Amino acid sequence: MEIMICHTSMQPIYEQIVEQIKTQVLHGTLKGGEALPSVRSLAGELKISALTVKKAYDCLEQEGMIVTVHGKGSFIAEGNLALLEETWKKEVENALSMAVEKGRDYGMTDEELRELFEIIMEEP
Amino acid sequence: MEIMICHTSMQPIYEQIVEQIKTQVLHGTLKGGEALPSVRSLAGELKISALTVKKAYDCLEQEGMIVTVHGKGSFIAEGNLALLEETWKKEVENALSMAVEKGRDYGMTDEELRELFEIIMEEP
Amino acid sequence: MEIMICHTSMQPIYEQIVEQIKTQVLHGTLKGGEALPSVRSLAGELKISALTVKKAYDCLEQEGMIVTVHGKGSFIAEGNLALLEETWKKEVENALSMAVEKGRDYGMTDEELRELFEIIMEEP
Amino acid sequence: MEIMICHTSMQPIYEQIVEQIKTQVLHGTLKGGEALPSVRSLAGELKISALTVKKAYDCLEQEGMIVTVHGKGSFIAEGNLALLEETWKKEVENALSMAVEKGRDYGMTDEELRELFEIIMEEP
DNA sequence: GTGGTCTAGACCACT
DNA sequence: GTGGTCTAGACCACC
Repeated sequence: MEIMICHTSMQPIYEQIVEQIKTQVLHGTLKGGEALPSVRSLAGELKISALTVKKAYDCLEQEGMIVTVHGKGSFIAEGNLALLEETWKKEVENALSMAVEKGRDYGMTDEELRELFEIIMEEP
Repeated sequence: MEIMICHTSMQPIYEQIVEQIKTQVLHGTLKGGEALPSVRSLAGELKISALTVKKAYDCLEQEGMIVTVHGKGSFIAEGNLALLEETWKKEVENALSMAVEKGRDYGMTDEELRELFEIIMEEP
Repeated sequence: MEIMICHTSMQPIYEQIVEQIKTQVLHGTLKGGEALPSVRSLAGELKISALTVKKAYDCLEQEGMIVTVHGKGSFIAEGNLALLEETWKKEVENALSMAVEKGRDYGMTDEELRELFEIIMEEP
Repeated sequence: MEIMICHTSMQPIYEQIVEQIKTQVLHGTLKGGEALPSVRSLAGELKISALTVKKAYDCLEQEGMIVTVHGKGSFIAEGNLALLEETWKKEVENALSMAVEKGRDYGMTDEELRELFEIIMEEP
């Protein structure tokens, strides 16, 4: 499994791990039933504390994304893909919504906001 | 001056104050040269520590938004409106950009993103 | 008497007044026995608090630069010119000394310091 | 790390800390990437409040001198040495410039100023 | 009255 | 363990 973490990011490391695993499940890189690396091996690989990895796995388990079996390891949960899509979509919607609100707060007209949006869509 | 703070927000109180004052300057509610409430009086009004208000004022001064004169008080700086607008616009652009990136990361097509954007624009 | 004050300077207003009066005595613009404007008239002229002017006059009196006669006003003290020169010279020496120390702290060689000094001497 | 503070100085304690850390970086005593003592440990060592140390670290971070990582500590930033040297040099120049101006204000001739400068250079 | 600094605690999140 | 934030006091200098 490929995880990239950034120590200088404002985002906590454990959240970076959570997001990347979620993204990989969404993309199908990780599939239901598949085993995740052990807490200690991933911690060793990323050169971070095992507690940090543990916290990430705990978050994922709490959300029902993974299942941890004592003494065997952690595995991607089966069949939650629809749910995951839903929450992810909600997140995108929220992010977009807050950006629009910020723009309106600043005084931008709908015209200007749409223009800016199109520029961003066509750019990268 | 009207400031509303939320003690349960994840955003630090001092940042909430900073943002709201910036917004009011941008909206023209606060104009150049105008006096801000004293650290102590605003703290009393909001029922928070004076140090928290001071930290907010320190941030604003550091950004050149306000000028503080020892023994007299703090005042909105003159003529930085254009600069403020620029930085604010950049913030909106960034927020929008990150939302779009998040959507693409999730696998949304440009079509779907545009659709979602339009729904948000017409909603509130 | 001509006094110019700067409200945005880091230097307290009362000190600005003290320094300018000292300078004028040194330059001979103000002579021994000459009357200073009353606290309230100078305060009115400069549009500052009378307490601030009072504090400046108090400092000057404490240093023996002026003499205040109750009910009559404040006057430049006689014959202190030599003393004033001495203290002023000391101040210049201190300022120069601290600048040199700062330069050495930074790691400048005597060579470099002398060079910089000459550039400054020939500049303005 | 060696920090000496003076409680009776007019200079705020947090500024004393800022200056001394800057000086040590400039001298190479502290190198890029090196860890600073934790806020609490330095506070304990110097017998001052942790908030005072934190304010010093905040100033340094704001200037880009150090990088603070949540939950890990503060570290000397890499590669800003050239920038630091430049600003430091400017400070020396300013200090020297103001000393010269003060001397001229007092009426010293260039001759006298040069003489005084040489005495100071050869003294300590 | 004002801001500038400092203290000695506290709670939280991150590692 | 670490830093980030906040509190409720205090003293000082300046206006």
